[in-house]
Amino acid sequence: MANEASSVLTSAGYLLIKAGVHMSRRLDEVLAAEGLTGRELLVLAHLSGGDELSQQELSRRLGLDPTIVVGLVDGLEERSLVTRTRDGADRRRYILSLTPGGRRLARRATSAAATAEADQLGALDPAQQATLRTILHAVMRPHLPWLP
Amino acid sequence: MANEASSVLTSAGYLLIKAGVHMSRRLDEVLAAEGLTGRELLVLAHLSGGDELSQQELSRRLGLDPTIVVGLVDGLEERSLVTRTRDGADRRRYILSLTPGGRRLARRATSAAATAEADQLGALDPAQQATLRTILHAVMRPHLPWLP
DNA sequence: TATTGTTATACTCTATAACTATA
DNA sequence: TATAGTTATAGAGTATAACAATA
Repeated sequence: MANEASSVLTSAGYLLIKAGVHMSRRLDEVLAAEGLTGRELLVLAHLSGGDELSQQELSRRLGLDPTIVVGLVDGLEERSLVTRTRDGADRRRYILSLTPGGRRLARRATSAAATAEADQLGALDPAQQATLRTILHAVMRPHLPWLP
Repeated sequence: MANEASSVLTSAGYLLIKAGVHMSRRLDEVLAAEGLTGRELLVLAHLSGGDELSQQELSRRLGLDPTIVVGLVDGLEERSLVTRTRDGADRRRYILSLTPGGRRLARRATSAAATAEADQLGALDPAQQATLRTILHAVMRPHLPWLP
């Protein structure tokens, strides 16, 4: 099986990588109109879930080095979208929260992201889109333990 | 719809991006044992298809800047996996070809890549894997015009 | 001693501009 | 004048190491 090297180009794995890159680019384009990057929207999305997250926990969820999260949160804090509050129980930690403005922007940007997604998946009928989501959820669930 | 920002985290778009990154990392890990990167395997895969490709055409197919393809082909040529031949009809172009050794390595690496893919998609039954491939093909077909 | 957040720094990856040779 | 390939270089993005504050 898979003896001809060109089979790589029609494999699910390759198509998955390519589709991911395309979706990522499209998402960043659409979010640029809101003044956000895809990564920044992910921070807002994680904070809107209700859990009290520290930067360490956030870096684990995002799969990013903690040193990168510093600058990421810096940028959001400067724009008054996110706040850092010292954790009383462990004063080394910050607890990250959304400001009301951050919550508003998160809603707008989420809507824009949904548009980009629908745009990108436009070739699929609704049933196929649901199937794709279900399958990807099954694939990624083990690697994203905080998923519902 | 999509009013709660945390819905981003369970959207098909986000899962697609994450799954793509995971697959890409896993692929590079597995291919490292063959002394190849994922990108290098893609070059070999495109050249094994039979079309006579120039570096420009290759850069379009890979979605990479032509200046990056220079170094990519350099590395494969140094290892005698690929050859550059001047196109007689247009002496500005190189025609890229696989050497026998390049073809052999492409087969081995393709097999390794298939293993990585099966590994990553292990949570899916065969029917779901086929469905995923079909759906991704439909999504990406317009952006990858050289696909069969 | 270990952990959270931080800074500085070095490294990798990428794109831009400018060049050559051919058309 | 435009295109294929090349080089040099600057910019962005990343990880590594070392630090202060706290546990």
